[in-house]
Amino acid sequence: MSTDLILQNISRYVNLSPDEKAYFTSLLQSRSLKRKEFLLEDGQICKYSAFTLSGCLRGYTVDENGLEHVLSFAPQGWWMADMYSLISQKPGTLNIEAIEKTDILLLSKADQEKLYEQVPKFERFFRIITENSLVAYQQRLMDNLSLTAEERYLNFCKRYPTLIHTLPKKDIATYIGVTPEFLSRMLGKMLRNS
Amino acid sequence: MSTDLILQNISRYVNLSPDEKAYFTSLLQSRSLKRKEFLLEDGQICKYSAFTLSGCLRGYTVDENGLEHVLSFAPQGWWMADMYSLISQKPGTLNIEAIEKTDILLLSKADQEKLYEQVPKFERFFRIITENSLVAYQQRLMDNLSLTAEERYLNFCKRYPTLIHTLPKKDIATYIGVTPEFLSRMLGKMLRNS
DNA sequence: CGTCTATTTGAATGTACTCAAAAGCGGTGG
DNA sequence: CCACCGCTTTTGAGTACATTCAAATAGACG
Repeated sequence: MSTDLILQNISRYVNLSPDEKAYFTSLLQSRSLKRKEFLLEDGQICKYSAFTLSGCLRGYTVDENGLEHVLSFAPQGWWMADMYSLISQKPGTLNIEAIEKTDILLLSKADQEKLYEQVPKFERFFRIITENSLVAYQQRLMDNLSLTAEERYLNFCKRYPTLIHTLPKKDIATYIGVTPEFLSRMLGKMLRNS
Repeated sequence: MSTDLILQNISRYVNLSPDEKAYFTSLLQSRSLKRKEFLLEDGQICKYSAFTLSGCLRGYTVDENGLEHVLSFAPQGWWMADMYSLISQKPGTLNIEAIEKTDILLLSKADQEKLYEQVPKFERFFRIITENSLVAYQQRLMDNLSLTAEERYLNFCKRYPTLIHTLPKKDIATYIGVTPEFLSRMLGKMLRNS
């Protein structure tokens, strides 16, 4: 199991001893998802935090009209979970699906809590990445309220330059909050005007 | 200084010893804001987490067209900060203003970090409320993408029943993501159809 | 190569916005 | 305590941005 990437990810915020690294990695399970395979579906209880080693996950909800809305992507080096369900241990509404063949590491909720008790540095690490995530969602919410669809698209390109070419456009559309049809028209117009 | 409310707030998630309580409260400053007085303005660096004892704070941004967008309210028992600025210690974009006469307690960033070192329970506490806050913003983002303005308004009423009668309608409007004019029309129509 | 999914294009529609002005309400000062 | 002033709310008319539904085209995976 390749744990270099996840240990490097954690070392951005806390320094672990060799023992702590060994203990942490002993808690991880690795898993491979095929293209279009689900890690979690609407109605299930989320029992794991996932970390992407390669490939890309997509977390989305389906509204009452059957429309999908992408909450988040998790490319290499990102974490993913249905936070609502993970915290409350109640059935969630998120679907987590692999966009392409994706390798992940899983940390169970139970182990995550054990980790908090036994190595408080992990509580710090998850506090910090949760804070960063909160700031990102706050910014995204304000952007959705104040920017045009075109500005939100350009924002997305700046923030995730590598993802633009990988992701289906329909997923970018429902991430930035427009329909795939509208994004298609918009990109056509942007090309013509440049 | 009345610290009962904040200690009670913290005790929802962690149990503090009398010494820990005393140490924590020794770090707090109290402050009173008059109606329309600012705690923080666009461009400033956020140096405190605020906890509302009475009254209500409003955190909002102003977009390039001069329109306000409410990010959050902090009525009694809620925390407020410009998380982006507080974490990065860079100038933020949030304005925090008292809607009415408001009493708050302030915890400086420096003291908050000291607290994490000296009483790890506080790191747990802030991890947990940050997680809860993250879930709420994720839900709000999905609601903005999938619900109608009317559904978002009814959601708001359900979630903050006490605030409905206190808050100016224009602030509710820019919280749920519509203009004050549109909310006014919408409420008129809802009354007529009931 | 065939099938399934994603993307594009068209036409009609709707939701919410903009700008302008009037009416209502509440806080503040006299 | 009342009256005024400023801010909030309402109302009107015109508009724009984005959606819906339908169908054709293109593209990718097995």
